[in-house]
Amino acid sequence: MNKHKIFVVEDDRSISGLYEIAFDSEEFEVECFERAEDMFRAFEKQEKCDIIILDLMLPGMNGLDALKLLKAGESTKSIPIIIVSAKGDEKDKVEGLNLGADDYIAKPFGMLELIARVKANIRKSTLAGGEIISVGEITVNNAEHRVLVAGNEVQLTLKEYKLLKLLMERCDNVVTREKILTAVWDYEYFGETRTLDMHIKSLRSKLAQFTEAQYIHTVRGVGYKFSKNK
Amino acid sequence: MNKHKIFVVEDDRSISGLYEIAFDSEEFEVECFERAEDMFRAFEKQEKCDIIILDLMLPGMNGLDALKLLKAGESTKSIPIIIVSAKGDEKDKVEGLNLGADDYIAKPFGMLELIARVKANIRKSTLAGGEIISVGEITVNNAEHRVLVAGNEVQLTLKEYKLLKLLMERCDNVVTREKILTAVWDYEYFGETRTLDMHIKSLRSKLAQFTEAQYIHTVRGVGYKFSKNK
DNA sequence: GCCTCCATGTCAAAATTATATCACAGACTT
DNA sequence: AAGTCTGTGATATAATTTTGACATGGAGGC
Repeated sequence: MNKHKIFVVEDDRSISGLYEIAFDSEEFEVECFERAEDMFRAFEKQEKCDIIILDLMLPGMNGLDALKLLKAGESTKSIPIIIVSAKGDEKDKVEGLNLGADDYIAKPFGMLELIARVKANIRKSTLAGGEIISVGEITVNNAEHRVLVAGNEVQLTLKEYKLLKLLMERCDNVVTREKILTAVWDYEYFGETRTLDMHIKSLRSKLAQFTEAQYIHTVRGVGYKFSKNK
Repeated sequence: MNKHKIFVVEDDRSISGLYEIAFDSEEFEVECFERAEDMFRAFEKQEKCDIIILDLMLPGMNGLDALKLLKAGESTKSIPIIIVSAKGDEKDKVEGLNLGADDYIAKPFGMLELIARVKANIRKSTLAGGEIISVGEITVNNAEHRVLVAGNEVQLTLKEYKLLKLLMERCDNVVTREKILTAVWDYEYFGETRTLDMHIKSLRSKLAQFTEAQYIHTVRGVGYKFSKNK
């Protein structure tokens, strides 16, 4: 297992410093932000993390609003979030958990407790996160690297597989050509190329062997979308 | 390998009927209970199962309480449990996983996904078991360090043996080249090397002495997979 | 409705890459 | 020394990916 990336949103430098010390190990990597806005900027740059520690008392954007935004975003909604606030601030705690935070910890807290909670939440999310993605009659089993369409195994090449997995992970959302190219290929340039269309075509035709339904939809001018409904 | 017994706790008859259809095969046998209490009664009668599919919305005993009980019982604590609940019931999901459930699936779900999850969890639990790994006609006896193919002993060299064992432990799952190299050799560097292919080749040809079937499949761009099916 | 533009779709050949195979050499065992 | 076991390049083979030329078809302007 590779390093777990932790995003910390905390304006008090002396505290975020503590986090960095606490999680300075083989197992974790910390990135601190003073404001929630900075974190969202990081997400826009396609940065990823395994868990977020979010202080609710923040300058700028309110912590609970940040939480709402995180849970609303397709790519961020499944990241576990631990909210942090001053002791006794029962209202924030309850509201935060209601908004979808996964855990709560009150200041002041012991580092050991925090580490334990972080580990527990990461374990949970990876456990349930599932090696299996399923939409309609299509199932991708990532552990086995197999794809079933209405029960029939379909042989996909590596790129086709990555492409399908990406689209299904973002199911119902349009994925930009650009995003696809960055994720599946590592293109830094997006010059005219028919490569992507090519793979979409072969993916479609392989899926069509066993299903009538159209799963991969073209969104003209933007990209592609995977969805079981027309 | 004998039939895997699945206990299903589900009060909705139309759904438990689906389970029976989905798992009606050589590989599985299903027993349905409408209430958790009925399942415990079965356990009291010394009935056994390999996995439990537990709906959390139940009449009578609460699903989470049943889960606690199962995890508390000496004879039931190690049975993998997949919990089922309505989509978006995030709280139950998290709590269930905290209480020791092994996997989670949201209603409504596709049968293929369910089957895949059941298989994955059964595999996980049997893996932990013993000194003897057996898939199809191939058996690795780790205690004696011997390998049988369709009853015939095959002489393997050390690397071949480690390689085979690794692949069989992860049976049906793709193992990355990288992982193999780390596990069998202790490469930290993964430059171009034909060493692995070499050993795969000799392993294949040794197995082929006594069986027609292909057990070691290459997954181009990823690694290798051991599996008795195609 | 018709036309044009431009993003996509399609095709087959060509290029690239991953894996398989071979032959051999050093290291170790017996 | 003869016999394994292992690792390494060179080379072969097979599979996948890319590309460029060309076709198609949707959206807006007329």
